[in-house]
Amino acid sequence: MGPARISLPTSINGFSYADISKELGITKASLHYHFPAKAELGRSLIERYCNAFRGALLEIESTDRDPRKKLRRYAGLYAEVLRRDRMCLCGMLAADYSVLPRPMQDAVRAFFDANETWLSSVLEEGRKRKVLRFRGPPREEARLLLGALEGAMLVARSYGDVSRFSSSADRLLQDLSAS
Amino acid sequence: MGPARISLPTSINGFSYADISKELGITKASLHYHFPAKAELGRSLIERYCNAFRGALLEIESTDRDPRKKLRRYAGLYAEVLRRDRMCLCGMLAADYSVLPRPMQDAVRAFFDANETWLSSVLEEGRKRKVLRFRGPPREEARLLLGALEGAMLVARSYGDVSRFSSSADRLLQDLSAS
DNA sequence: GTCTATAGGTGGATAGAC
DNA sequence: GTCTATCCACCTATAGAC
Repeated sequence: MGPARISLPTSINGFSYADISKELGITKASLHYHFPAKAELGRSLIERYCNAFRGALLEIESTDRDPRKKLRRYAGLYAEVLRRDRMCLCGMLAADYSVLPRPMQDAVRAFFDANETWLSSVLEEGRKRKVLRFRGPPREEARLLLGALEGAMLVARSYGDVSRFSSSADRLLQDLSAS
Repeated sequence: MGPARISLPTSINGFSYADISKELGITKASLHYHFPAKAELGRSLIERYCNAFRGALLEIESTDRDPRKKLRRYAGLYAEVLRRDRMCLCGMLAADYSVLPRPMQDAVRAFFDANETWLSSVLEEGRKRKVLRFRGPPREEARLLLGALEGAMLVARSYGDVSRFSSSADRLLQDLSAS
């Protein structure tokens, strides 16, 4: 009898059973008990990350009213990650999207969707309150923001230069401010 | 005696001696004759890609005068890659920047630098001719454009949706048009 | 649930024949 | 220059003892 699952191409995007099990202080085999296959382990990692991010967005929602401030804090989340010399997990995984197992692909998109939805609602609110100005549907502007911030983060990290990110983020938000 | 080189962590970002040698119709060992270590193989790949891209930029320079048109064609290069369901090589590699060998890191940054420089000169020209409008130094706007397009590409490919990229690109260029 | 041990595969890299 | 053969490290995944 053949194996029930086919092994994935080695080391999908830098994290492995060895890495994680060592960090948890257990063995690879034990980790396999909880997450039989890489696809599920990866999906769980992404969902964990996504939930933490959602938490941060809720925090922003509950402490700030001004849509402009919300966007500034949203960009601040990215800058914070960069400052620790790290990169958005989903931005990284998106680079290898085509070779990810389906469950991980779905989780990455769910992260993007969540960001897009949150941004859309903030943009819509800002437009209603006449503090933000942009053309077309909020969803399109949200997609522009999400992509632009992820990309700015990606490039800025290659230069180890947070200000490179902040400069782009500031320009984007400035363009949104109703004068 | 130990080995002269230390092996890199397996499979840096999806391309391998096996992949490339198969495509070339030779063996891995033969490929190692031309590129002893992965760092040099990777650097060569990136430089090849970078040169092809520079060629495309020169082509744009030599056939179009209007800076707005140049930018539209620049964004068109990205869209073309996306249409083939592919992604910018350097955008992909930037995601794993921190674990790339130095020669590959340098080559990735050289690609970004080249793009930034080209965009800067187009933006500056557009401002002089009063067909483009933006705040601050051209270099900063160029960085915003580069990051935003790379990021839009990254996200759009996760959805297999070119229009998602084009929509963001159009918005960016629209904002630059002097009204 | 956690462990040891191992299978089976792929990765980069080298030795040596031709 | 290209080949076969091999090495060692690491990967995902499983079997089976405790």
